Amino acid sequence: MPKPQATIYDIAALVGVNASTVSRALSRPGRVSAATQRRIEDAARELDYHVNTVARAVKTGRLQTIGLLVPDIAYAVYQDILRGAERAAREVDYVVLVGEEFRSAQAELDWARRVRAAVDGVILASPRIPDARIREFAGDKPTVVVNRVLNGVPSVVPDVAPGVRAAVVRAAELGHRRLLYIPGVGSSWMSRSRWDILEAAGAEAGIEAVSAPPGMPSRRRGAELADDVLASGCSLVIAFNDLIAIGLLQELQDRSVPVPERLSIVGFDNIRGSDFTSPRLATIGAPLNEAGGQAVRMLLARIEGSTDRGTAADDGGPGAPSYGLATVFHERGSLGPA
Amino acid sequence: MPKPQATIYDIAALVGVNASTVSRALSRPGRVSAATQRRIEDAARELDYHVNTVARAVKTGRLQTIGLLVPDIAYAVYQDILRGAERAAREVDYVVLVGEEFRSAQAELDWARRVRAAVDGVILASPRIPDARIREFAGDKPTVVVNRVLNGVPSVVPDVAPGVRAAVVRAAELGHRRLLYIPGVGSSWMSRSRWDILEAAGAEAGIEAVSAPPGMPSRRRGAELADDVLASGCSLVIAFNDLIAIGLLQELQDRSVPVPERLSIVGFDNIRGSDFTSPRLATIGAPLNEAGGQAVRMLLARIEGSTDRGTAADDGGPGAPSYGLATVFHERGSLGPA
DNA sequence: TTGTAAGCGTTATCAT
DNA sequence: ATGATAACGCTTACAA
Repeated sequence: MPKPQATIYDIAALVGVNASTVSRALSRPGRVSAATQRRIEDAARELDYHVNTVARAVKTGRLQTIGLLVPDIAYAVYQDILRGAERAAREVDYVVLVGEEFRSAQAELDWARRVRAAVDGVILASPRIPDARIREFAGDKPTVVVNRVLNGVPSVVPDVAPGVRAAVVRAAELGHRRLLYIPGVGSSWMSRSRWDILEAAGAEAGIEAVSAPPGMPSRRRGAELADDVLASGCSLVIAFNDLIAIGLLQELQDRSVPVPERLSIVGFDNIRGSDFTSPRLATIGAPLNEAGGQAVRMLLARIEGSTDRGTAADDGGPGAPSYGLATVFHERGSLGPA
Repeated sequence: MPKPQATIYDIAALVGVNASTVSRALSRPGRVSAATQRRIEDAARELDYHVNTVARAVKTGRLQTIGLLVPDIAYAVYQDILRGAERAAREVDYVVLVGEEFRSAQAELDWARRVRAAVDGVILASPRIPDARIREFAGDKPTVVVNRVLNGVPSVVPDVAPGVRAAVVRAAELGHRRLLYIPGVGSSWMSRSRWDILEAAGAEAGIEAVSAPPGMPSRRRGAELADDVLASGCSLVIAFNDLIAIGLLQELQDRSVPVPERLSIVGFDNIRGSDFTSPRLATIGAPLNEAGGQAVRMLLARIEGSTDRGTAADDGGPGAPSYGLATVFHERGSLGPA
């Protein structure tokens, strides 16, 4: 039986002032005499008063809440983003509404719309929602995208190049001359982006890069590709993500194909568990909790901006800010001499 | 520049009825004539109307939001709980506020208090908050605890026995006669609980169980215990969680101590990545997303109950409902003959 | 069936 | 410095 919370009227009655005075004293201290301020604070403590953020939000339009949509909380990348976002939010007394694992782009959009009225802004991490819908949504509610670039909407994306370049250079040193890329799903912006950078970095370092056909980014797929990989004549495989890489690595191990002696394997994302394998999986990852925090800060700026109308620094146009995060190559046992 | 959302007044104006009629039509259809119902729905669609849940909540006291506190979203157990909870919540049009990775019990309690006014109820998953504080909080706000039993507060806990018994029986079949348990932190209710069951199941199956001293449940700790484990004269180690088990397994591997030939290892929790190791880690886990969903359903019942005052089925007393979830033993390569 | 009006707890704009 | 009062958008008796 939850007991009713105390309101500013209860305090007002106890202290003998008007409710509006209580509100002033409690929201932005300094607008009220030191004496009443003290008495009000004492009364608040005595009654165990806590501001009703919902009632406040009706008036102010601010619930101090942000929405965060992630495709899959079981994948380390999104755990990091959530962690970074939640931490950054808590620092400024915001809380985070999480939506996870949606069946379709439509389900994602439904969720975003469902929470729209209950949040001050939304962070969309690698959503499947089409560009146009996101832009539309961003027009209604401050929005930041993560892991995806989208003209007109501010975004936080990893800068894939540094990590890839480091990995490729190291591979060249180890004598690799031909590498095979295993992509993710064909429509993935991120998969394409990784391939482009990989090819370019390979050319620079004197490594020829070839690509397998696109497909699901799962362990199962990695395992299924084992034959093709061995027949490819490549000494190095770089997979779109760690799951594929781990699936391949385990399959080879089950067949007693030595890694990295016969084949070197490198993944992407540095997921938790990528170093549970033996040999431990070499991988290219970005500090994604940094990304989560950065996304929150960009969103907050937008939220502030949307009040001082006209003062906002950016208009969400094509030049919308984008924050790049350098990826890092984690050299581990699954990469060895060619 | 977010544009203002349409309100029921906009619809009312467009259709030419009173706002209250719109409210009736949109909240619980049937209280209004079929004709106006249609016109109102059309207008709503045209104006892209979405109910302002915040404004509604001021009146009804229901935000259709629940709070979920987890210690660590990087750990698979809590991912499962979050997933199950979010899914169950979404089914009934609720959304989930997540708090994660708190520095201290105090920080956890602060978070719970912070969200109190913005949620209809709270799920606390293995919180560090002391019993008394949880009970206090549960008096103010519908609350369900997960992974912990606490007189007076409804809870969802895994039933450790079935999984442990299955593992121990199998171990006995494989010839093991002495097993070493590596506990978690001394104050952990869950660690103690696992040990108690383990000891009992061992006695039944003719396996003597001994325990190492308590400590951090980390990979590092597992690695550090390698010497003690090898010197213990046990042929089987059961660790409080998978991280410890994986740390130990990897350390042994680095030393070329064969697993499971020289030593069998079993973990707890069946975390994602527990089968990335080689050999794959045998482990005892519970269907925790089931737990998340169940917690939501119990919470919802409580939330409903707290309105029909006096009608509530349970009083939160010592007999508060508790839902047990059977654990399962996942037999994998790290368990072999003694 | 529909309209009127009060009120949810807060903040903000007036006066005083 | 403080009080009275009008919103905020919605729900809900109560009237009509």
